[in-house]
Amino acid sequence: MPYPSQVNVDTIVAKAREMIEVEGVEALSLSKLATALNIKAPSLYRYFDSKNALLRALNGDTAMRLTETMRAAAETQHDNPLLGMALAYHEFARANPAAYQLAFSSANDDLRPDEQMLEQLALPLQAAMASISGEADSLTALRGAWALIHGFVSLELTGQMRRGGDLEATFVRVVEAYSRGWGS
Amino acid sequence: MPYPSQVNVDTIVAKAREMIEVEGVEALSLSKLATALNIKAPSLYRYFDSKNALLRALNGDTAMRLTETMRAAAETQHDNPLLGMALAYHEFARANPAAYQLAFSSANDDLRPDEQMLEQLALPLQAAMASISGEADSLTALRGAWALIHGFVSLELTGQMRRGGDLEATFVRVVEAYSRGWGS
DNA sequence: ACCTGAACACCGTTCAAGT
DNA sequence: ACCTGAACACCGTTCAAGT
Repeated sequence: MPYPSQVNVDTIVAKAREMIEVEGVEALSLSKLATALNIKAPSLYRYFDSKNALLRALNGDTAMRLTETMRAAAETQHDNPLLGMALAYHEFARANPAAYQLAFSSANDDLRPDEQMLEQLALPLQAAMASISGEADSLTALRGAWALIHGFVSLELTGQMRRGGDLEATFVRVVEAYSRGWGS
Repeated sequence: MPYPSQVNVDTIVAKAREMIEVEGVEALSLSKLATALNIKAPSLYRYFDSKNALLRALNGDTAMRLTETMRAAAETQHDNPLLGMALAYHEFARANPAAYQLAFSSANDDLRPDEQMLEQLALPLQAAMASISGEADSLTALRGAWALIHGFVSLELTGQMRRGGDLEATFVRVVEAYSRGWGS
């Protein structure tokens, strides 16, 4: 048996995902990733054109998993549909902090999940918002909802909301306030 | 004249600030920064203990400049005080996109502006929120406002809100909706 | 066909040596 | 006192050579 490494695009992405959650995004190097997969760094270039390409795949995976979470949350009934979505989103980000930040808070342009994936992600949230706001302004209401949820999650993950109080409860009240603002 | 380099902590931070806005954060290296200042990379270690220390100083500078902007905005009258604050914040982030993201969206823990600076930054926003919401929930309302504003700005800067419509107008309507939610 | 050793240019960082 | 040349370990990336 010559080279029984048995890696592929999916196992590589899965290992990278695991590593960034354990050691942080900036600690991920191709050498360390390769070593963890029992291969050598240059071998990774058989699967991805560059480190950025690998991170892009990882971010695509993150976007898809978040979308899946949102779809599942849309199934379960909730008095405030937006709040149901928001809580699912929040929970996902807390469970995958490094992956979330890499996908949705990266300053680097060519790391972002592509437009089509973002659209898919927006759909469940859009449905929830439509039931709250008038149809006319639903794009505006959707964008605001996403901004509020992403902003809260982002500040929480970056430790800029540490001090005082139950963050979960704060999050709920804030989302409810936003809902009320659109007349619900 | 032996070494007439004439750099200091402030000129270094100023040049770094300039460079990240022109070339992007991830393109900033100590070698390039040093070259732009007509010195050599190791000389920077007379002023900062590490690259991270330098970036932390840059982020402190960003936080202070944003705080200054917010204080100035608090002076000018506005029917909706929160909206006045939000527009000033938005404008600052658009004018300093790389610096803003580095300071407020960085996944790296030891790059963040310290807690004291964040408190200073929160004060003008807090005053604006207090005039909108009941005193009791003012911390919650403040956090939500910051989350909404930061989230919108963040999604806009990372290009995740590109498609369709006037973003400025969207931003205004979203902030107004949030204000209404707190009963104003 | 798939993997790797060796090499390249570039990093951040340290420190002895220069002025 | 202040700066730098040279060196170190580590990057991402390429490619000829190995199996």
